[in-house]
Amino acid sequence: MREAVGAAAAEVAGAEAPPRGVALERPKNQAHGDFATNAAMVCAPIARDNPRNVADGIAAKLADELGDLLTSAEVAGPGFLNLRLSDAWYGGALGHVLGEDAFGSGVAPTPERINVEFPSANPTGPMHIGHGRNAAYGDSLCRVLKYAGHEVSREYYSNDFGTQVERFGASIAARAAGSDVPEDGYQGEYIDAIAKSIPGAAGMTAEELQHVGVEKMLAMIGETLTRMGVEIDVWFSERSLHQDDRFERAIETLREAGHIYEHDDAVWLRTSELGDDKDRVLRRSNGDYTYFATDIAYHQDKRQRGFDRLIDIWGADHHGYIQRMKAAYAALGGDPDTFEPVIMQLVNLTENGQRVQMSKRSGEFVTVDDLIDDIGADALRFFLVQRSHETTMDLDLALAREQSDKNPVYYVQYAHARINSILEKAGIGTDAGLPTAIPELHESERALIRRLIEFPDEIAETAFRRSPHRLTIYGREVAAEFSAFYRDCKVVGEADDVTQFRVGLCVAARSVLAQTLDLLGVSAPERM
RNA sequence: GCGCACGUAGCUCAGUGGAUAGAGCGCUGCCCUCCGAAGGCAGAGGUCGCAGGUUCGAAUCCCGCCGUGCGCGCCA
Repeated sequence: MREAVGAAAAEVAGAEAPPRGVALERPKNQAHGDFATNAAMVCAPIARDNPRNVADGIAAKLADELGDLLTSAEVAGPGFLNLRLSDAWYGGALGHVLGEDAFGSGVAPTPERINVEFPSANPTGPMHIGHGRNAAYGDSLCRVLKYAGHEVSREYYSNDFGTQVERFGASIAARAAGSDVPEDGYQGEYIDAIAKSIPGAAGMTAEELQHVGVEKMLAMIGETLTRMGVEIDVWFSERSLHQDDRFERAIETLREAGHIYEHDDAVWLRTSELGDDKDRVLRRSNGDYTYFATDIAYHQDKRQRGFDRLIDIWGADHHGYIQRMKAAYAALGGDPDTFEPVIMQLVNLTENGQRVQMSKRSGEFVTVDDLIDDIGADALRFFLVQRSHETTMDLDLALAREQSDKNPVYYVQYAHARINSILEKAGIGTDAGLPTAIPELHESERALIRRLIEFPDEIAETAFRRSPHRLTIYGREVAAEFSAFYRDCKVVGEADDVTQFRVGLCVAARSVLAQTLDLLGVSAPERM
């Protein structure tokens, strides 16, 4: 269909390929046909004719090419071309959905090897809601990228080196000794729990406790991620960079490339020449390297592992870090376009309109585990990925808890379970295929088919824009379209060809819904 | 002060330069002798922050202003 319109547009414009900007879209208003195209308005300047004449030309060519698959093509408004398609075309479209193994997969124009780093919560405490959003987003993005045809590696960067984990170890040591944690330590009750869970903790040094504590903390975070349905492929230790010469080599690379200079006893990276506001310190005058320096070594390591693209998913408070890291990446010899930091905005956790405290230091925070216990992993993931990652969002705990049965996630899952139930009742083989003669269709059937065949475009767009939240909307739309079909069309007990066609439609809808839910990391129950 | 985001229905938020700007929640009123009512139907509710510009056409792109958030360290 799209090709036919493109070809007709190209011909009228006298060009080889369809001009940029030609779009085939689903009109919101049913009076505007099954599909509409702006092709004539785009081509008019090229063809040096007014849009309505151009539209007439395209319409004639389409009628020629599509034959009886096309019912009508009318020119409307400033030059829109409104197209109506026959039931035979709809039958063919549904057959196409059913005929593919993994409908909508492999749509990425150029498959890449992509490393996605998230949520990289510090191993000094449990995951809170911000990490939860990061994980829900990151994992769904990975699933979509993979489905679209990319090769994906999920990587967790553990900050198990430096000041923060030292304070963490000191805090455990203090609790193990029965004294108060230091002023700059971690206050949460979980520190107590960790201290108690380590046999002989009282006799261990802060450094030993730090290592054991980090190990325990990472295991806990891994368990939380598993409960969320997130499986990390690579757990990367910051400390490991310092255990061989990888750190020194990365710095040496920068030095050889001439990006480093010394000033005031410190070592600087000339990031200002690569898009940053000012130069940044790599080694302080006291001899210590900065966190930035280690991060550069980490990204050099990732780069050398042969990925086509690195995606880092960072919290909102890191957006000031983007320019300097891109500059460093370029200084290492990387193409800045293949390094893609994505910023996750904040989640404001509220309860009865009141802001819930999330400070790790004070220990008063709601953990992801608490939330899963409260509202379930499905609802949590759906909620967290429902909003665009670039929007600050509110999550009202009381609402999520008390009204969980009105959560949109149940609406989509319900449609899936209901289709399943209908297919069981129909009792005929779900792989029977469509009847050879397509029965006359109800408008709800056409609407549902139109929605289902959007799926590949939806996947491509979601992957390209790194916006998995689109799929929560798409899933609701499919569910709503199915509900309309369910209202208008009986499946069981109709004439053989009608039932057979509708069973096929149900199978297709179920498979698209199940796939959509899976990409969101949400279960697709057969019964609820 | 500088930089980066964000201002869309009562609330939370979608919206790819296209036709009459949408969804969920909340509100009002209906629908189960009917394959699942966790559902459906109808309704009320909008100066898309303000003011200019770009063009056949702007919530969308550009400039300015107002508001909110975040970041501006030889911290991590």
